[in-house]
Amino acid sequence: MKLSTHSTTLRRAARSLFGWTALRPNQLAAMRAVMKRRDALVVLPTGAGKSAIYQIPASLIPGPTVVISPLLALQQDQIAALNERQRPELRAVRISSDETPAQQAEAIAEVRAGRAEFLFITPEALSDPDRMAEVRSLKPALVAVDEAHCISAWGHDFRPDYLALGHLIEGIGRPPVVALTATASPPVRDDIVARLRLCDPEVVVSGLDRPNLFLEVAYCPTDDYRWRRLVALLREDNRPGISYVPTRRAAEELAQRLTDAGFPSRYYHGGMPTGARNELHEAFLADQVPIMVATSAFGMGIDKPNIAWVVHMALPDSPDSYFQEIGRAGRDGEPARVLLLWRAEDVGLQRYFSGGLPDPNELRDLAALLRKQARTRKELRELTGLGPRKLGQYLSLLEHVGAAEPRAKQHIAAPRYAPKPAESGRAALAEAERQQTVTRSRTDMMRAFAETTGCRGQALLAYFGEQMGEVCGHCDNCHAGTSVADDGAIGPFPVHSQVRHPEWGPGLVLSYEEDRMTVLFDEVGYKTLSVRVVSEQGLLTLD
DNA sequence: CGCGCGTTCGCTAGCGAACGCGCGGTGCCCTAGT
Repeated sequence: MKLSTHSTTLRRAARSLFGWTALRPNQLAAMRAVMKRRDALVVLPTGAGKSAIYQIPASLIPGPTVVISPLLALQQDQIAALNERQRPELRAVRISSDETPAQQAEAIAEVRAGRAEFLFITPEALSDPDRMAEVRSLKPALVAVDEAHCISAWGHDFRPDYLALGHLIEGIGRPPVVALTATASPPVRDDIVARLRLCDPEVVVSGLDRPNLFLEVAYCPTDDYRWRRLVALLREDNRPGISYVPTRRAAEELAQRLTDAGFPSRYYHGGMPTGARNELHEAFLADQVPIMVATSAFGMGIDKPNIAWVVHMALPDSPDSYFQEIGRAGRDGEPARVLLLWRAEDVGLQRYFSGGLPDPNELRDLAALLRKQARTRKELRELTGLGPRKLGQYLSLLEHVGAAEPRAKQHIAAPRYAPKPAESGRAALAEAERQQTVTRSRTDMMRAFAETTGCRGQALLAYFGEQMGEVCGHCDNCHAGTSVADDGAIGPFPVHSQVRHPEWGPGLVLSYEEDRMTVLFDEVGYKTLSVRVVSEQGLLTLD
């Protein structure tokens, strides 16, 4: 009875606040979980009304909602969209480095007085203890973590505060948490649940297939061939699109070359001033930039319905990134083209980006330092001579193996029963190796996707743990007739069964393709095995 | 890891091969000096 009450209330609020006459079943399921104060993990494509999943319940639940969101520009757009509705129960403010201390104090005051419902903040801003105490004093009733896949994608080295989010949320009183993202493979979902310390979350995952995207891959022996394929596509399709390149320089050069060839283009990458980036972003959304040549910096928050094509001028680092990037095409439902132009050489760059391994001696010395007394990051940088990036990576590794923990006032120290420094160093190095192996296995899967002669739609969805009964019918291999349906029954173990390998430990069967099977192992990531060898040698057992 | 550029080597003298080295993505935050 309580459930149906919530459903009615939610539908009524959706109508009154957003003018919607109906809610989709998975939207409603997630919202009801939020209303019941249950944690939730929501994986839905952008444009599927994902934000409403926390916004509508938030407007009904007494107490403010803290929204943790990774990019300031993205926050700006979300806040503007909420405030445009001119409804007090949807009013949003934020605290960030873009606001003066006075503005930040005003934002807090507005939430405290009940004049604002949503407080937007980044993990970095929340990790400041004074600010955390202030947010805690607002007694938030709900926390929404937007773009939650960033925890996995960025947490391990790039933005370490993402890893501490579970701890930060506890610091503001641990209200119920709803995590939202457009893409999350099974290990990424596990990572989000573990890092945010979600309790028995309601997991809502929608179908990932995008039938209006035509998936196409071309192996390019030379860079010149890549260029000719891109130009060929542009001649056929003059609607707007994005071309992804692996480096900043490539973005600038390709945009110039395209413009010279009569295809007016702009470039976008992380090395540009913020102002220029924002202007380009807006211009692209306003149909003033027909072709955007960009690094992976261009993407989050781009909700433009009429992107008609996405071309990758190199192999992305993982199917996770690839799916995120192609997912920006065809949001209006019109047919859109997705073309991957790759060379075997592209893998080298991704290996470089997957990073070098830490120095075991530096790890050991840092672990020893932490056992002596609590220090701030700044002190640790000065004492060890490590750069901020490297120090951040080392600290998160040591924390993972129980050799470091956050203390009061931004200090870090070893826990009381921490292992000996040499042992901590070894364990942290092993963890770094594991992370690198898993990261590289994702690149291997990206390459396997590029090289497959089977159905690409099926291959991509299998990676995300979704099984498609039939071939997708909207990829190059389906059109060429080389796709073979993966009915999940041809192999010795059913798809999604838990198996064990003597060396690699436990794993999850994801898919079969001809004589090969793909298994996701906890310790070594994605592996492709020969079904014949598995059967003959009894390599896998049901777990 | 692998590219691309610049320098040097080597040999019948101006040019090709070989070597070496730098470069390469994603964003918060705060603070000091104009």
